[in-house]
Amino acid sequence: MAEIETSSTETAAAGTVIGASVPLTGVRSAKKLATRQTLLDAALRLMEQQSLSSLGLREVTREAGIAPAAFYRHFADLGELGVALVEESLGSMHELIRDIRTPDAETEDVMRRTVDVVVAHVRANVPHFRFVARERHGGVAAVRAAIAAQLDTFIDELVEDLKLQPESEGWDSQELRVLARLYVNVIMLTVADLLDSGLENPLEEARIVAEALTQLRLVTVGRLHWPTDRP
Amino acid sequence: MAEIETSSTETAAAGTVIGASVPLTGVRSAKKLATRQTLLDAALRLMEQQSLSSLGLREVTREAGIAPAAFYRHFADLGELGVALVEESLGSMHELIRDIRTPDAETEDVMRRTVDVVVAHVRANVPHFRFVARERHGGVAAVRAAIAAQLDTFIDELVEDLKLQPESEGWDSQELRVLARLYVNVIMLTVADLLDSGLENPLEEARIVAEALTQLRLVTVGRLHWPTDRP
DNA sequence: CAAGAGAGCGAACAGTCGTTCACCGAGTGA
DNA sequence: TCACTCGGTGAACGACTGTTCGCTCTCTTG
Repeated sequence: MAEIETSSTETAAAGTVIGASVPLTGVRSAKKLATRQTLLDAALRLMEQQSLSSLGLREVTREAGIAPAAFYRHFADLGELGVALVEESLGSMHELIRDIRTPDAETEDVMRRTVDVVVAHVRANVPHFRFVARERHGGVAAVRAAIAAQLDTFIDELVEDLKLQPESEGWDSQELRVLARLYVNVIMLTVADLLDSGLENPLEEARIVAEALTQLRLVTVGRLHWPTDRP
Repeated sequence: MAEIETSSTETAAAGTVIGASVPLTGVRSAKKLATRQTLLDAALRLMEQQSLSSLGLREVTREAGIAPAAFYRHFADLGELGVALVEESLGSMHELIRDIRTPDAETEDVMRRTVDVVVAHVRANVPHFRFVARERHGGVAAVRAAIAAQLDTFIDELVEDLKLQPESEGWDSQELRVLARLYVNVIMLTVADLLDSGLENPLEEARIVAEALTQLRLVTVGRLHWPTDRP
């Protein structure tokens, strides 16, 4: 349910990807999308223990059960595959979070539900998020840029939400962006913490989730008591 | 002045490093430490554009002007070299920050000075901090653990400081740790932001520094207005 | 001063790598 | 039905990888 759909046309049609050419119907292109997905899955599986830049093209095709030369029918290089994985990993979260943001809810409830949804989504897609956490500051510039762009979109959406709240009186868009970036960063760091020490240890998971909520509340309390009467 | 001293005995004597054997004096071991340092510098230079796990042993020795076989006189593998680099990068910051923490200063002043010192230290040691930012969630487990241990030490020190403040009444050590982790994470993310979009663009740098200060203040205000009258 | 220790070297090892090429055969459109 | 498009194949390419070995030559120790 919360799992990332791995063969959506949305993913395939995104950006200037080499594969996923014009025709969207037919057995031909369906097969192509399938092997493209096989490559993405194989890469993701291998990256549970290593990073994108240490991945080999042959390694990926071997894991996928495909000839090395066939790789080039889908991606120009591994960096391009990485960008596609970013889309697949973070693209699916937008609608997911959009459902949470009921406009008249208490901030406390929104935070709690956001954390719950994110944790569930991470649990259902561990390799995807491990990839994002690892490559956010990783060695491949194109992938870093793609992740930053996705996070910026999340921040934009959060800013729009915050603007609608009465507590935002006296805050301009720039200040709200600073606040939103802090929220998003807290959540991303929580995800990273969960991934490398939390998921199979229920006690640790509870601790990490509780810590995330406390930190989000800390920021929220700071926001509510922010001195808006500045010159 | 703020530059990381690259040939201190402290670094060499740390941990169970293969190189840096027992004798601390003599021309012999001095030469050894020098080439060890050459290896560390070469690796750091190469990692400005790539990550540790994509680094090759021969690549490093070539950059250092040393035969590949000589590498093993100093490190068992590149992961061990990475751990040594973590020590060199973050070990030097402890004393640096210790100087800031004058016990009777205003929180606002402490934050401002901390940010200034960190930014200056980052500017003076760009490759070191790029390495830390990249490998904090990178693909080499030993390096990740070493960085986490160093950050934990920073958090410990910060908790001790916070304990001494009158504003911490009603906070137990666990809660203070949550707060301290948030502070440290904000600073680490600021460092990462500076590194990949700030350092050569003065306007961006100013924006990032200002954002960091705002976020730190946000957390501090939240701390001051935290509801301590919980059951 | 002689014997030993050890840092660094050069060569060789068996693999793996990314990329290219001509070619096959199944799905496609007239 | 027939020509054609195109995803996938297998072989081959030169280059590069981590690791080992015995050797040299300098510093260290008795």
